[in-house]
Order: sequence, then structure tokens, then C-alpha cells
Amino acid sequence: MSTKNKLNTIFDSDLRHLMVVSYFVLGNNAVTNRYIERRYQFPVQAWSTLFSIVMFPGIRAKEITHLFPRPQNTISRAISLLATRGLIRHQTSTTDGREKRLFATPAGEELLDEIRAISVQRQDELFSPLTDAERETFFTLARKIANGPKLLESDAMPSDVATGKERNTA
Amino acid sequence: MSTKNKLNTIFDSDLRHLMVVSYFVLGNNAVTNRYIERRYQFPVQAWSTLFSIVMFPGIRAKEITHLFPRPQNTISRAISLLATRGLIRHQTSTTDGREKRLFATPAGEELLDEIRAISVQRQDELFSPLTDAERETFFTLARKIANGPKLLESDAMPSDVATGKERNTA
DNA sequence: GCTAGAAAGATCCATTTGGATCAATCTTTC
DNA sequence: GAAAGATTGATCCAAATGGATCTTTCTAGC
Repeated sequence: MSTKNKLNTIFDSDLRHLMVVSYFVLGNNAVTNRYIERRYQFPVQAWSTLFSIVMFPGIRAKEITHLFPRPQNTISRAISLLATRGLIRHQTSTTDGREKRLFATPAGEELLDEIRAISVQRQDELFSPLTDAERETFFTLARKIANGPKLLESDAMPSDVATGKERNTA
Repeated sequence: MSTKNKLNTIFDSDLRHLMVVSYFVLGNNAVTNRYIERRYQFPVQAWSTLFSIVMFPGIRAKEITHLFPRPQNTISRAISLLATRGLIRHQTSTTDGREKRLFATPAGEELLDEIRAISVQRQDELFSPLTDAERETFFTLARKIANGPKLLESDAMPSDVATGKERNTA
């Protein structure tokens, strides 16, 4: 049985909906992450962070973790890397001394434009098997899933599950 | 502007197709990975690997990297972890001494059944915003994308791009 | 049947990761 | 207005990651 047939078998199984999305996103991430890291010498979350800051000048680090679901320290590190490179600057909020408002520098905006253009090309490439109408259908459905209440809070896989270790001693 | 509105703005941008999928997969992965690691004390790729082995008895490590696009050493480590736990066994191929054929033990099959049942529940939960018909439409389109020729080989983001460092010295 | 090259899988090691903790600041309650 | 608790973002550190390399085995060409 060839690898292609094995993939088809998986995509016929009871977990097919989850598997097919995992597969294409894992595959796409491998391509995207390698490219961004090699070409720009920073992790992909630095690009996500820069994107957030250019789109929403004055955004706070905490909010970025909600736009791109990554751990807080990951975003924190991306911010300090971008600041070191002179791509963003931060200024402490006047109303709350804990908050740091983030802004892109001209160099940051310029770099974002470049990466963004390449990403649009990548998007076209990735979705090229679909017609325009199909892309919109896919997008509409994906957006419904993204808005679902159980995306980040699961009953099936609760975040406070007892660990294997604890279960053994119980 | 609230975080919810920011998300909607992103989902209205030129990168919306990529962003919406990234968003829901990153979110789902956070939930799934944390659960599997906490509950079973192994990384999520160990479950992917066990799944592959139960589905396809005698599969080789190399093939698993094509079913779940992860680096080769990641799968190699998952295999040795599963073997240590007594969940799988390997036997060197009679026709090729380099190949190790992988098989699940009864304990491995039992564990897979358990995780698989939970994963099906998680799948239902994640896709609950869609009707059954919408789920099938989404699946059909996602499968087309997964089968696309540019998934793992990109023109927009080629794997042999010159690094930032090299470009500076050129 | 010998040698050069390719392929499978294990291992090495510098770097990254993310849960946990910490310091600073703000809010609430009495 | 003092103390307890919550929130933001930085930092710590043990563990995981993944590119590169190594070993073993197979294959091709002569």
C-alpha cells in the first residue's frame, strides 16, 4: 500500500475532518516556518507579531496572544527581538503603567509589506486547487469554526485534566 | 477596538484565507497538545505515530513522516518512546536490513482506542458550528487543498532561498 | 565483487520552547 | 489609605526541537 493510499485511508476514517486539516496545516507550516526563519532570521511568530502591530498601532502584547494563539512569553520574546532590530518601538501607556503600547517603525512597515506580499502569493498557491467560489465557501466555513465557543475551551480535552501520574496514584 | 473586532478585521484582510485557518488550527493545537501531554505524558506526535502504526501494521518510520509532516528525528524519538512504554514493537525487515517494520502491541491498540474516542469527541466539538452538510463540504474542499501539488513545495517560499545573511554579503 | 552513492533510522548539539515564577502596577474592599 | 488580589509583561530553566551528521545497509555501475 503506497503512502498516497495510506493518506486516503486516513482521510476516510472517523477522524478525517481533523486529520485533513492537520495535514495541510502541518505541511504548510513546515514550508512557511522554514522560509521565514531562513530568509529573515526570525521565528514565524515575529512576523505574526509585526503584522498585528502594523494592523493595530498601539496594540498590547496580551492582545496579540489572542489574535495568534501562542504562549505569552513567546510573543514577549518576539517583541523584544523586533525592538532590537529597530522594527517596532514601545511606549508605556499613560493610563496604565503596566501596559506597553506597540508601534511599528518605518523600517518595520516596509519589512511587513515585503513579507505580506510573499504571503499573499503563498496563499494563492496553497488555495490554487480551489476555484474562487470554493475559496469563499471554504473561508466562510472556516470562519464559523474559528468563532466556535469550544475552540479554546474543550469539554472533550479539558485543560485541567488530571495528569497520568496523578491518576496512577489516585 | 476590542480583540473580537481586531480578529474580524484580520479576517477581512487580503490574508484572510490563510489567517482564519492558522487561527483555528493554532487554537486547536494548543488545546490538544496540552491535553495529550498532560494526560498521557508524551508529545502529540507520539499519538500520531501510534495512530499510523495501528492503522497500518508494518509501516516504516519514513512513511509516517509523510502522513504527519514532521521532521524525521521527531518521529524517530516518538517511536523509541512508544517502544520503551511497551506500546509498539519493531522488527527488522527480512528484505531490507535498514527498514524497521512497526507493530502495535495489545497495550498500544488499547491505548489508541482510548485516545481515538476522545479525539472523535474533540472533532465533534470543534466542528459543532457546522451542520453535517457543511462539514462534508468543508472536508471535501480541505482535501483538495491537502492534495495540491504546492503544499510541500512552494514557489513563493522556496526551501532553497538565500538566507538573510547570505543576501547581505552578496 | 568492489566501489561510490543513496537511503533508513539513530544520535548530536546548539537553539527554542513554554510552564512557572517574578517584579511592577493597578483595582477592590474595608 | 492599607492590604489582598489581579493583571501586564519579563525572565528562568528544564525539556523539546530540528538541522546536521553518523552508522548501517542496500543499489548501481563498472
